[in-house]
Order: sequence, then C-alpha cells, then structure tokens
Amino acid sequence: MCGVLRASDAGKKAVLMGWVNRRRDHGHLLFIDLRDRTGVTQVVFNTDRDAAVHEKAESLRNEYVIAVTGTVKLRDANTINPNMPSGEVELVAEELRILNESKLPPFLPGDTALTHEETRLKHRYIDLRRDVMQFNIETRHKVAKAIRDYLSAQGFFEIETPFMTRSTPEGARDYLVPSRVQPGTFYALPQSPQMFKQILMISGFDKYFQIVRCFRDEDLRADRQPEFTQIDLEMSYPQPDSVWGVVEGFLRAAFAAAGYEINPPFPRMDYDEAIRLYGIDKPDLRLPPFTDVRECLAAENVQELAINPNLPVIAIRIPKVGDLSRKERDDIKPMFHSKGGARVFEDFKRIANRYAATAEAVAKKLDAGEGDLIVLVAGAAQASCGENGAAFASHRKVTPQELAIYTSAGLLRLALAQKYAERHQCFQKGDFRFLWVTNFPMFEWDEAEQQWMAAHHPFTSPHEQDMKLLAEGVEALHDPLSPLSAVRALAYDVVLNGTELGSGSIRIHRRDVQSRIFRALGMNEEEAKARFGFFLEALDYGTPPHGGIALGLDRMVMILAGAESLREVIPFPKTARAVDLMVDAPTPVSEKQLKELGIAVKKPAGL
RNA sequence: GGGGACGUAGUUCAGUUGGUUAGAACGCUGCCCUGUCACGGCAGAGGCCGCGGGUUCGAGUCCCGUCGUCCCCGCCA
Repeated sequence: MCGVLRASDAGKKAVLMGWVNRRRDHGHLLFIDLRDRTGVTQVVFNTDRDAAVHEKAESLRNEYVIAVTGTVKLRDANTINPNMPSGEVELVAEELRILNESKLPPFLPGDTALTHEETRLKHRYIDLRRDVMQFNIETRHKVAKAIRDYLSAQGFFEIETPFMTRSTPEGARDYLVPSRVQPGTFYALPQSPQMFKQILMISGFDKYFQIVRCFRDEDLRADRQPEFTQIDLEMSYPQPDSVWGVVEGFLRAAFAAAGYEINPPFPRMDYDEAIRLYGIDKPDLRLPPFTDVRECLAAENVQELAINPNLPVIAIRIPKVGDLSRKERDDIKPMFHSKGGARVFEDFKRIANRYAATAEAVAKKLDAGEGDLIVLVAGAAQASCGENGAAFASHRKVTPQELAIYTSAGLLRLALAQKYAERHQCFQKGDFRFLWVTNFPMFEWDEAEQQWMAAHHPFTSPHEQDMKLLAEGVEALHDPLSPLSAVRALAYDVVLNGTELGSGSIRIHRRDVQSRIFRALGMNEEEAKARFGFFLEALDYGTPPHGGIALGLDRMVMILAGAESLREVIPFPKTARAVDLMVDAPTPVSEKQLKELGIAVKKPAGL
C-alpha cells in the first residue's frame, strides 16, 4: 500500500509493491517514487547501507514492477515533502525484488502533459494507471455501491434482465446479435430493460432496481456512448412523489460517497415553465433565468427594431461578464441560431445609446448588476406567424412561435454561459443544482412525418385529467391542432446543472389505456400486437399501478469527477466512430462464422 | 448524413512568404553526482512531417483526395 504510510508508521518494517513512478539518481543515493492505486511513497537506496541492493536499484526504470522491503523512516525536517500525503516518511530499502520489467511506455502515468486521447485509448492500461483515472474509477465504484446499499436497505431487489432479447424497433437503433440455432433471426441488445422491469412489477417484485448496461446504436457525443450504464428502478403503487423520494435518497447517498453533501428535496418545475424561463427542458439553475421585458419596450421601439409585439422579448442575463469589446459583442451574433422567426439583439450598448429610457427599464427589471451581459431575443415583426398559432395557443401554454424564441434564446444562454464561464464564476466544482422537471407533453408533433409521436415512450401514463383530451384526440393523429397537443404525461426528468441525469414516468397499467395510446400513435391493434404482444398480454393479468425511472450512472460520475467526457469515467470506452481502439473492435469475422449464422455480408466497394 | 478543429521525434509542441542539414522541452541511452521529490550536470541516439496524388526548379508549408482523433448539428421513443 504505497500511499498509506504516515509519520505514525515510523520505525515499522514494511513491504511495498508497485510501479516505479519516477527515479531520481544521485549516484550513491537513489530515490524511487513507488506507486500503486493508493498513492506514492519515496523509497531510498543508499550505498552506505547496502551497496548490493543499491546496485540492483540502479537498473530500475519507469513502470518496472518491484517489491521493496525496508524500514519506514521519519524524514529529516528539511527533507519533508509537504506536497505528498506520505511526504513525512520514506522507506529505507533493505531488499529489492524486481517482479517485472517494462518496455518504455508511449507515455508515463506521471507525465504532467496529457497525451493525445488516441494514444491513451490504445494503451488504456497505462492511461488507467494515472491518478486521475484511478480516482474516477474509484468514484464510480463508490457511487454504485452507495446506490446498491441504499436501495437494498429500502427493500429493493436487484434483479437481472436479459441482454439477448427481442428487437422492438422504435426510437434508437438496436444492436443485433445473430442466432446460430435459428439462422436468419436476431436477438437485440436492450436499449433499456423497460418492458422487463414493468413485467417484474406484474410478477410481484414490487421494488426492483438494477445497475445495468444499455445499448443504443446511435452516433456518439462527449456525453453519449453506445453502451452505457443506467440505474434503473421500478416500483408498484407509486405516486411520482414516491419515486422522487427514492431517487433523492440514493442521490444523497451517492454524492455523500463521493464526498459531497446535497440537500433534497429538489425543486420542481413544470415543463412549460422550464421552457418559458430557460428555453430548454433541462435548465441549468446556476445562472439566472430569462426575463420577459416586452413591457419595457415602448411602441416606437417595437416598431423601429422590427420586433413582433405579440411575442415575448427575452432578456438573457449573464452575470459579471464585464465590459465586452466591440469584437466580442460582434462575436455573439454568430453564436445565435434562430429556430424560426427569432431575432437577436446582441449589442445592448447600442440599444442603450438609442433608447436610454428603455434600456434603463430593462436593466431595472432584470435587476442587472455592474458588468452583467444582457442580450435580447425577440420575434421578428415580419415572421410568418404559423396559421396554426392561435389554435395551438388554446391547447398549450407555449405556442410554437413563442417556443422558437424561447429555445433560440435558451441555446444562446448556454453558449454564452460556457464562453464566459471564467468570468461569471457560476460553474464552481461542487455546486450541484438539482431540479425535477415534470408534466411533460405526452406527444410531440413530428414535422417530417406530419403526425404526433410519443415524447417519452409509449408506456408512459397520461394525466388522469387529460384522459378526455386523449379520447378526443385519438383519431386526430395527423392533425397538428389535435387535442393530443395538450395531453400531459405523468413523466419527470431529474436534471443536474443542465444535464438530464434521468428520466421516468408513471406507466400505463390498464390495457384499454395502453391500446388507446398505441392508436393515438398510429399503431393499430395488429401492429401493436406484432411488436409488443407479449407485453400487452401480460397487462391483461392483473397489472398493478407502477412507475419508475432510469438515471445515467456514467453522467453522474462524470459530473462528480468534474470530467468533460464520459470516456474519462468509463474504463474502456469507444471513440466517436464507436471503435474500441485497444482491442480494435469491431472487426470482420471469418467466412466460417458467417456461414454458421447464415449471414452473407455485402462487401463495401473497394474491399 | 452535414459543419468545424486537429494530425511534425516515444510524448507535448514550434516550424516565418514555398527555399540549404526540420527544432525545443520532457522522455530515452551512457557517464558524473549522498537528500532529491517535475533533482541537477555533460554527452548521445531518436523523424515516411498520417497516407496517396498534384502544382512547382524546389512542398512539413499550397491544392485535391483519403485515413484517423476530437467537438457540434441531425440522430438518441
């Protein structure tokens, strides 16, 4: 245990085993920093004490694996190293065994500059020796263990569900596994154990959880891997509150395990409110929300700036950015991506010069301090007001035109917050702002398909009060004005600092409601049976009300570790092209294997 | 599928307007050094400038293609 020796161990005999982290050769005096996962301790080899051992130590090189027997010695006051936890002591070597030599690694775990990620991934076993990676993986273990312990104590059973299961094409693409026994047929790796955990509720395991791998064959991002780990749970007879309580409980335990105290319950916010205040369904609460400053603008302002008077005028405020140069102000405009009819007024100074009174009113309403950055986003006066606008408004609180402004402003808010993070200082490590976002819409309008789609998944229960709207809307799948637009789902997301940590819902437990939802999604009874027959059948046999949630473990650990990418908290991750650079997967397989599976591969041109 | 950034020594990087023999630091090898801890000193080795083609008297540098890594959009019920 190279990192655990302290002053209190002085005088003891010790055997340390580990890697040579660094070597400092002073001729007759040789220092080796010996490293294992607990840390580093200095070992001293001295010709005065034992010339033979010292000579053997001369041959040591970086990353050799050695065992050293010696005596723990308190260092002289002037040789104490306050920068390392074991810096008050050192091991005086009496015996050295070289357990294994090492080739010169492409990079050293103790290097200060970080090597290009491609090299790190190819030699991941060396990269994982770095103390940051050791810490991240340890954090991951502690978090997972805390969650297991907490949920077990709450009466949850951890139950495994199959990895080789049935493809139910909808949503993400499946990873497929060909069957040899039945050529031409395929298993699918689960995108989530959704239907299995619901069936476990039907089976009477009324509190289930699983820390489980999920698979989605979609393009990767810094926060998206093709295989990832979810904390999946489901319980019978819950209200949303009871699920939230469980999640808040295990998150408190998990964060405590990583050394952070958080204080549930978390605040809650309607989906519509999140859109209106933050322009996004996963608000980052560390920065101020929008303010609608339409009322601060005089009629002539609206006229001259070509602003649509019937739509909100959003003021984005980023605190303490300080004065921006002309160029910095000009740089804001390209960061703005209009989602349709939204315009940005990035130069508040110019507005202040032209309309002093208006600017003052806006600043006052925002309660803006000295140096706060203010950017306005409004609807363009001549923007084509969707002819459906008025009708939409009757169903939903936020119209599509308003949504365009809110989401455009929301994206700009995040981009500005990121860009000026060092100035506003609102992104401090250890500042965790959780939020429950609730009452999502049940359906989303798909412009391409010209129909309503499930916003969450088709097993999500609608609000009891909205069942009537559902009944009315069920035959109006292709009508953008359908009452379906106003149906709210008993769905909820847990959000942390602008990241969606998890998503869940109260499920449908009644077969008739489930059928109606499938019908509302344009699936007739036969189609529904073909895809989910086993599940629909199960619903017929006394299904208790149930609900649950799934949280991304990787994302949680990433935030706890202060990492920028999931790859920093996954031991063996994949690159943007879904390749494992260390084992070099995926690969072609032999003709023999393919033949057994009854698979013929169309070779890409050029091979 | 689309947009952007990058690719030079084992590693991190520099390389001017296209111009002689492509540099630095760390690491590596050898020698020296008894209190360093990112030890120090001296000497040395180490390069298909990602790959292929083109322009040019001349290409690390310009152009086209290609491969790889990263970031973003689409996508992720």
